[in-house]
Amino acid sequence: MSSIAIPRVSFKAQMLKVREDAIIEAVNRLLAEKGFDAMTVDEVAANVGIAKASLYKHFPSKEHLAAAAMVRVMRQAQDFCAALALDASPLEKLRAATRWTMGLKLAGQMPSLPSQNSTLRATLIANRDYMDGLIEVSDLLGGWIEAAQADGSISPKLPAIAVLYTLYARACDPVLEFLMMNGQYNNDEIVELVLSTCFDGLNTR
Amino acid sequence: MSSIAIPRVSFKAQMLKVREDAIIEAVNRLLAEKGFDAMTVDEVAANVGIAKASLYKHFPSKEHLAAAAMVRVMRQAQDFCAALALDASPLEKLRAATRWTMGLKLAGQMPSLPSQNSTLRATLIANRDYMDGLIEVSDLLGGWIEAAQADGSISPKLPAIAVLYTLYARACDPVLEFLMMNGQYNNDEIVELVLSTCFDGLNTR
DNA sequence: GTCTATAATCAGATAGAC
DNA sequence: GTCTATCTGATTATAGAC
Repeated sequence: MSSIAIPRVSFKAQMLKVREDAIIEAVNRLLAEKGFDAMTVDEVAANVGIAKASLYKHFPSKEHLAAAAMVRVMRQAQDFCAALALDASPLEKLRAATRWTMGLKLAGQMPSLPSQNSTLRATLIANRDYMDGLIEVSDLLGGWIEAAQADGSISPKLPAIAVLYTLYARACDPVLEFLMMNGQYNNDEIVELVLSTCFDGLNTR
Repeated sequence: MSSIAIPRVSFKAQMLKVREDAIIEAVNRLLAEKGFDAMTVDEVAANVGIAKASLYKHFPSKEHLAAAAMVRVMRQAQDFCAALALDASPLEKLRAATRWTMGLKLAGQMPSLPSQNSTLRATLIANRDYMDGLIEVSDLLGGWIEAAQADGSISPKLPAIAVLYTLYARACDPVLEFLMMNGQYNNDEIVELVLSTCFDGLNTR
């Protein structure tokens, strides 16, 4: 036996991870572009450059492909939230997280899944990584919401759960696409516009 | 020839209309329940109680079925807007229209179509009735928005088009379903809650 | 116009060789 | 694990009798 430290992950395992990352990235892009229903497994395979049968060696179903993409964005969300300045106010953190979410969507990197599809829902709920991430992010945002309501920046009259849902919904807000198609505003302007309508409302202040 | 006035529409034509109304109602319900992709033509036929081939005698494609449902809701929207009190303020009219839209969705009567589907888009755009209705409603709402910005109730800083899109987006707001699934609020409470976050914003006023 | 029966196609998933 | 080739089922759409 050599005294050189044995690598924790074998070369083979690294290759596997690289391949799977490529798959998930393609899935993520296609889900953002066309949505779950319009995305075909053939497309995914073609985009990755491997055979469809090979895809199924990595992921057992189309639903699991989508779930893997969701796990990825959830991890990105966790990382973003964790990196927020500790001294920022709760409201600023909420705004930053929402801004990040909308930026992801405008960049064509936010997967869009049909909320009604029951088998897809089941696959997501059965996915430990996804659910853990979702709960962690929800707890984090929930804490900020309560703090923001306590310090008076977010309206204390609103149920915290309604605020949370409202922020999550910015991830699939069609107003973003509409304004993008409209053409008069760039992505940053669109984000600030929707952020303003979300937090400040349509009424004059 | 009898002196009795000849009916404008024949019995046969009336039967046709009744049948087509039944079809459109079924389509509308299924589109609201499951969305365009998950709705199958077989289901529609089964719900109406006729053979699928008969369906295709009335509407040449699945896309045309969806378009017919959209024409129907657009007409309902026109009727609702036209029936609004003339002396109501522009803001009150906008709020009433938004409330109506969300009520329709919570009642399971708002068809949901994938905005990315290009052939569906093409069918909708080619549909004169739909486009005319859409333009009429948009002009009406657009006028109210400008009036509300002029009288200071809606923020004049926001582009009118962004306000219009924001109101339209309430027709497919996932927050409504989330809060409904959540179970602590009834439909009226949900509508008022989302109406409040939409017009007043999340921030404390 | 309505029906039964069927065509035509597409997409998710798998068999089996290497 | 990757490939080619194929299966299987679902779904849109139509043929043709009545």
